[in-house]
Amino acid sequence: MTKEAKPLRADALRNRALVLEAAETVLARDGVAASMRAVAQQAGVGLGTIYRHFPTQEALYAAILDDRMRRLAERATTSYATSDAGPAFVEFFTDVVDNASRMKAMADTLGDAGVDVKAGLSEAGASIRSAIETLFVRAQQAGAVREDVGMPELLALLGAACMAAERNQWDPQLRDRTLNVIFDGLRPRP
Amino acid sequence: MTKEAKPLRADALRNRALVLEAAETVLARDGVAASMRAVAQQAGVGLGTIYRHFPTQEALYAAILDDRMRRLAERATTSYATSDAGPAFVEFFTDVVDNASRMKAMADTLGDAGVDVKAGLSEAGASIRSAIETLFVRAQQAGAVREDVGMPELLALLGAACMAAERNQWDPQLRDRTLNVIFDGLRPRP
Amino acid sequence: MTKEAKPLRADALRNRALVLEAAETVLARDGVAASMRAVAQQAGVGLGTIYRHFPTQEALYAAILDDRMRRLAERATTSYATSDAGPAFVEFFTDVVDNASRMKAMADTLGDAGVDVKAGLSEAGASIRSAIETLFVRAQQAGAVREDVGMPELLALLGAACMAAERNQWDPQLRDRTLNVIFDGLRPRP
Amino acid sequence: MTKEAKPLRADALRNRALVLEAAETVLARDGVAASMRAVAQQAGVGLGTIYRHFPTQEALYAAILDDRMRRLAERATTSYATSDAGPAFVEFFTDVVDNASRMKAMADTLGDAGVDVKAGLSEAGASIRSAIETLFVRAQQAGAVREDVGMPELLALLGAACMAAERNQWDPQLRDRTLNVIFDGLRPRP
DNA sequence: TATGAATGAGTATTCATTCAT
DNA sequence: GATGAATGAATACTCATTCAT
Repeated sequence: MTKEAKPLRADALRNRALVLEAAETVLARDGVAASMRAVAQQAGVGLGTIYRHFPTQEALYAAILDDRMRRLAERATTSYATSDAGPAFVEFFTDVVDNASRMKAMADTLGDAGVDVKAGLSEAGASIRSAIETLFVRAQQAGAVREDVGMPELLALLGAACMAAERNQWDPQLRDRTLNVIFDGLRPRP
Repeated sequence: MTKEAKPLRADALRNRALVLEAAETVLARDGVAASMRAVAQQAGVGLGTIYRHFPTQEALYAAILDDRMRRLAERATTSYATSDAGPAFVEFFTDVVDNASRMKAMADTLGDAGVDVKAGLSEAGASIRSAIETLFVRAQQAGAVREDVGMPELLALLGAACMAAERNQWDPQLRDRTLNVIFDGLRPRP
Repeated sequence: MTKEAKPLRADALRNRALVLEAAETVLARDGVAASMRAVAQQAGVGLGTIYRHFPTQEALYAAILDDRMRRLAERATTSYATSDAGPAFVEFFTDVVDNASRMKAMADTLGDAGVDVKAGLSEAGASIRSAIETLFVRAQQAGAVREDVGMPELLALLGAACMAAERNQWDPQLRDRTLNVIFDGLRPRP
Repeated sequence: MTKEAKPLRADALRNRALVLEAAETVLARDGVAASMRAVAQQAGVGLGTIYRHFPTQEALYAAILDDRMRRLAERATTSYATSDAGPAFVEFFTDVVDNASRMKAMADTLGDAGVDVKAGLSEAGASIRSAIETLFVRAQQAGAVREDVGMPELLALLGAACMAAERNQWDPQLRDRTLNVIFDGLRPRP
């Protein structure tokens, strides 16, 4: 349980992290034009080192997605602590969108790269999906969200807001006004 | 009126249209991986023919965008005829998003290529913007849309939905369920 | 004798000349990058018209060479009138070099284009060659030029001087000082 | 001294040399029609290998020019050792022209490409110019060359001979017969 | 007859991936 | 393990030439 199949050496583990971080940076900077060589330079490692950790470019991109999902899931889980389910859900949703511009070009660039986003989701995505779902269902049970809205729509709305916020650089006011429309749409009809 | 700048031969005009259509198809199929050769094959013309009509790949993509904008603006204008302002607005909004889902990766590619998408849009874009505003205001006046929602939020929502639909390839059912939440959010509260 | 095999119509003849002139201009301007399309535009005729008169690009280039040869031959023949053979030869040689910069990029560009210069010479080149030879031999017979120098060297020297004069823009003083070395080298040793 | 900027692996260095040599061969064979692919095949390396060493075709050609200049300068300097100044000068002049005849179309291509050939030459070119001047002045002091001929004419003659030799592919015999005329012209008159 | 639209082979260049050092 | 040199398939684009209008 505590022992992994591959107890990577400390430096190897560090290199893996270096590459992942570099890849995010390069992806954000260069978009679809990002190249493995650029990632290697940004990470300060050799090209071969990347391939030691990620067999293909697609695997590297999938790992980035996985990494992001993991962080998102953590954030969601943390929100469980909040007592009131409705505000917890709204807060998490807003939080994610607000931070979207830091998660530069995520699904955006990854989608372009031909990565099967849905496949990527199935791994770490399962956990984040369930974390979000927990928040969502709790909000529904608390009567803060309509019962006839499902996870697919929710994720679609969340993704849409994130992409647009990042790409079009929504200012806080526009973000709030826009999300309010969505939250209103999610609220139960009297 | 009778004197055009370039009266363009009938077959040339036909080929231009063929190429545009083929490019849309290939772009939808291959995303950023779309190649000029693939477009030529899809169109059933030689590579050179594409370059006769569009000097660069970027120019071809910009032409598609322009074409689509033009058609969208036409559709918006046509919607004016619909007697009921509310449904006209909903129908048009849906139409635009539906359209976007087939524009996979195009705006991205253009963005990466350094093309100022907004600049490209400014021509046809100005007309489509005003067409949207007309539909929107009419819907508000008809009591189908809340008065406290402005064009900025509307465009943010439309943009977000378009991006997500395009990137994540929303199927018609997901699109409808998602847009329904937004439309509900836009509806006046009792 | 007076009746040619192809009594070209007046306009066709004019087009042929237009194309030739345009080709010289374009060749001088664009060097190896010269294209048939550019020639057509410069001439103000359609692409097809060029191909009506010259079956291939090489044929066009050969025609230019031919044209220039013809003009050179005329110039040489005119020099026959000069009474003194030695000065006539020197004058012609200098004259040709002096005017080389007007015959922009001749063998230079043509050579690049893959035209077989020697083949081109065999047609109209024969006449110019004989005209130059006449001047040369007369100068040798008059004792103004060494007997042990042949036409090949002479043409090599003439060509070299022309190319260098044109490319490096020899000023009159440099031209004279340089040609004087050559003329000295051609003079009989005492 | 012991610390180089790029210690370049042994095989990489070998490939660089292979490519340079192959490029010279192909350039001599195909002139402007030379292609990067042909160079790769001639060198027996992959296309990418050429681009690893020379970022563009132009850079490759410039490297050849530089390489040749360097070797020429060396040869000139080596000629100093020759006891007899006159023959040393003649030998070097011939050597340069001989070399030029194998440079078919290169300077041209460079010129067309917008490269300032003189600028490219300025590095290695400065040294070769001074090497030539040394040989020339020594020959004059030894009484093998006229005192009233200056460097400008000398360079003009050398340049002219190089261009013509390169363009018209002088064979060794023609080269010798032509240069003999020039050498005679440079010899002091009794 | 003149035109220029169409063609496609050919060119330089990039970049994911492999493998010798 | 790490490195970066080598590879070559793939891409955008050009241009001589043909042929329908």
